[in-house]
Amino acid sequence: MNYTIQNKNFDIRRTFLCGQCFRWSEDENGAFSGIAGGRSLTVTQSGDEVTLHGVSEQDIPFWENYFDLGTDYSAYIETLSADETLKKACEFSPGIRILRQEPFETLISFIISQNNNIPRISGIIGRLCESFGTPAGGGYAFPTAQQLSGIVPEDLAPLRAGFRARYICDAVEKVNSGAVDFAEIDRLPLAEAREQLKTIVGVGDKVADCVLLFAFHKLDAFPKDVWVKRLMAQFYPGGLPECTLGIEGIAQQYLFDYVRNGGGLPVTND
DNA sequence: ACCCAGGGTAACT
DNA sequence: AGTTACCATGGG
Repeated sequence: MNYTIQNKNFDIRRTFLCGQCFRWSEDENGAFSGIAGGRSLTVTQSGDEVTLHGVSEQDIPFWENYFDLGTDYSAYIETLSADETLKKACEFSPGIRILRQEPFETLISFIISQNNNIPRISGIIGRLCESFGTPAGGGYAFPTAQQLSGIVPEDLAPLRAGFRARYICDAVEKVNSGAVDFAEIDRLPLAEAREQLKTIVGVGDKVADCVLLFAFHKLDAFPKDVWVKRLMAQFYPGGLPECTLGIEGIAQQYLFDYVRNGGGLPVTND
């Protein structure tokens, strides 16, 4: 069946292309196809109406959770608009949503993302899925930690992940052994959850915060990549404004898309 | 050939 | 605590 959602704060293009996920691709008509949670899906949008194509009745709750449809983003925008720069960022992309992605997929994806560019990140992840994932809807699901158990860096050579291969292996090992426990991370406050993720070789503050925001939906996580560091220096040299307190991650995503894709940051030659 | 890419680590000061 | 070379790979 097709399932249509009406929501003025749901822009599939901005949500999929704002750098939080790597497995959704756009065709020439603007339809997005991807696989999450082992489920294949095509999504289209016309105005405020988003349609999920070919979903089964029992999978609808999964997608409603994935797209965070239980959250009112207009309330976030109203709060953040107390700051002028954030107001502009929210006006640029009022339809961005923070997806609720799977922890293991998000962890591995952002390990791969370090010192890397988005097209190549997507390529490495795609080859990882084709090599180790379960077939799903014409593509391949992201492999589980169990499916990857026992791998060594040489097994990942076809991915061309470079120095990140051994980081992936360490993450797989720690997830499978329980040294990194997603259920516990979900319960822990930000700082403690971050420290547990950072026990994985190749996971630092930035990768950990991406996982905590994009998988565990910890909205006080504030991943600082090169773009965010740049915009912080430009707009907030004294720190984030008070209106972001507790929802720093939401603010981060509006700002990131604004400076990356909306030209919100003046051109510099530093 | 040189630069950069949603960084992290180890080895310095 | 703050700085720096290095890490593999691919695309501009």
